[in-house]
Amino acid sequence: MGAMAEGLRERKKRQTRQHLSDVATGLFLERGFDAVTIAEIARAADVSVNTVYNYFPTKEDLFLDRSRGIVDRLSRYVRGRDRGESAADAVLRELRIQVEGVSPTVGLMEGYERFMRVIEGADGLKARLWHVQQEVLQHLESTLQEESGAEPGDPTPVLVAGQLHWVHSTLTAYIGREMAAGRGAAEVSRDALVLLDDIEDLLGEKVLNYARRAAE
Amino acid sequence: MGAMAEGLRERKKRQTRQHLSDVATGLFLERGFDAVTIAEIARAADVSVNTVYNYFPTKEDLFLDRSRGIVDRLSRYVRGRDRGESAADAVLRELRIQVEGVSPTVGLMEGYERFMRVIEGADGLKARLWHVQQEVLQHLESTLQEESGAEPGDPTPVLVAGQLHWVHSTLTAYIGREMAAGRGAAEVSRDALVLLDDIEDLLGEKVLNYARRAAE
DNA sequence: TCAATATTTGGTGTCATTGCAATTTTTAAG
DNA sequence: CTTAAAAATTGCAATGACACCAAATATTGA
Repeated sequence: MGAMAEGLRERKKRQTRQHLSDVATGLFLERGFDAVTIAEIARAADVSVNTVYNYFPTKEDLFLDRSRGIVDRLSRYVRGRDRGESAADAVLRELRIQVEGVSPTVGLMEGYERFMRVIEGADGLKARLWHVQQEVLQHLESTLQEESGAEPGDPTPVLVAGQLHWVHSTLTAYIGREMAAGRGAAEVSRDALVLLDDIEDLLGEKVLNYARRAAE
Repeated sequence: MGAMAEGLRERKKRQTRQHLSDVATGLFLERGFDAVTIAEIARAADVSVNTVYNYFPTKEDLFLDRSRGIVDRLSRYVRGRDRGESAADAVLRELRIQVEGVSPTVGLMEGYERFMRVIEGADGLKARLWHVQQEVLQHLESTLQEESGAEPGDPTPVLVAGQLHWVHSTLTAYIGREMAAGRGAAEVSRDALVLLDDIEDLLGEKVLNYARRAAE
C-alpha cells in the first residue's frame, strides 16, 4: 500500500478528531468554557478521557482547533506582494479584501459573537490566543528579515514586523469587539474598512515603504 | 485609633505577604516555576497552603507580585507631559530616562536574566504578563481618549494608544531578550537607546504629534 | 479580661493533566 | 483467512492548582 491511499486508521483518526472538536465546541458555546469538563466532553463524544488527550494536548486546543493555519497568514501576504508593492501595501490590500469579503478569517461571520463570548469568559483561552499572536509576530519577523535582505543586527525588519502585526491585531480586535457587541457582520465590515483607512493614515513613511518589491 | 498608626495585625500581614513572595521567588529562581508546588512554598514559609491563597489568588501572583503598579505607568507619562509635548514625545522622553538610568522598571538590572529564564520556562507566567500588557493598553486607551478630548466614536485615540503601547512593549521585549541572553545591563541600556531612536524614526507624524499640549 | 473581628488552618472536593499497564483495533504480511 | 507487530483506546492511580467550609487562634478595641 502506498502513501496515496489513506488507510482506514487515518480516516477514523481525522473523523474522531473532528468529532471531538465539534462536540466540545458545541458544549462550550452552550455553557461556556470553564463550565464544561473534559470528562463531559469525553462522555458526550463517547470516548474515554484519555482519548481526548490523545488528540488534544490541552482543553484550550479543543476550542481553538479551527483557528490553526493563521500563524503564517501575514507572512504569506508579505511574501506574495505584487511588483511595486511594499510589505505594508500587501498586508493592507489583503486585509481589505478579507474585510470586504466578510471573511471569517478576520472574524466576520454571523454568529461569531457566540465564539467571542466564550473567549471573553475564559482567561485560559485568551492566554492561548495571545500565544498564537506571538507566533504570528515571530513568523513575520523572520519573513521580513529574509524579504528585506537586511544585515543581521539591523532592527528595522523586526520593528516593521511589529507595526504590521499591530495593524492586523488592531483590526481583528476591533472586529471582535464589535461582533461581540452583537452587531451584524456586513455592518462591521463597512466600519472596519474605514478603520483600515485610519490605520494606514497613522503609519509612518518608513513602514509604508519597507521592503518594496521592484516594479516590473 | 486613627488611620495613621498601623496595628500589629497590619504589620504582620505585610511581613507575611513579603515573606511568602520572597520564599516563593527564591524557589522559582532556583528550580523553575512549574517545578515548585504551592505546598512546598507553604512548607518553606512555614504556613499552611490556605494561607498562601489568602495572600495570593494564584501561583503566578507569587512571582509577579513585584511587578505591580506598572498598569498605569504609560498613562502617567502621557498625563504628565510638558507644555509643548505630544503624548508620544512624553512617552519617548520618559522611556529614555528609564533606559539611561538603567532602571529596573524597564528590565535593566543585573541578575534580571534569572527572572527572564523563569518566565521563559513557564507559559502560565507569560500568559499573565500578556494580561498585564492588555491592562496597560486599555488604561492608556482611556487616558488618551480623555486627554485628547476626542468625540466618542473617533478611533484615533485608541489607535495612537496602540502605537505608544507598541513602542513600550517593543522596548521591553528587546531588553528582556538581550538580558536573557546574559548581556550586561549597561551594555543593553546603550543599545536600547539606539533602538528607541529607530523606533521614533518609524512612527508616523500623526502619532508623534497627537495630543500635543499647548506651549506656555 | 471580654466579646467582636480577622486570620490561619485542616479537611474535603473538583478538575486538568500525566503516566502506566492492560486491552482492543488496524495493518501488513504470509 | 490467520497472525503477529504497530497503533489506538481504555481504566486506574496520582499529582497539583484551586475552591469551599467550619473549627481553632490571634488581635483588636472596650
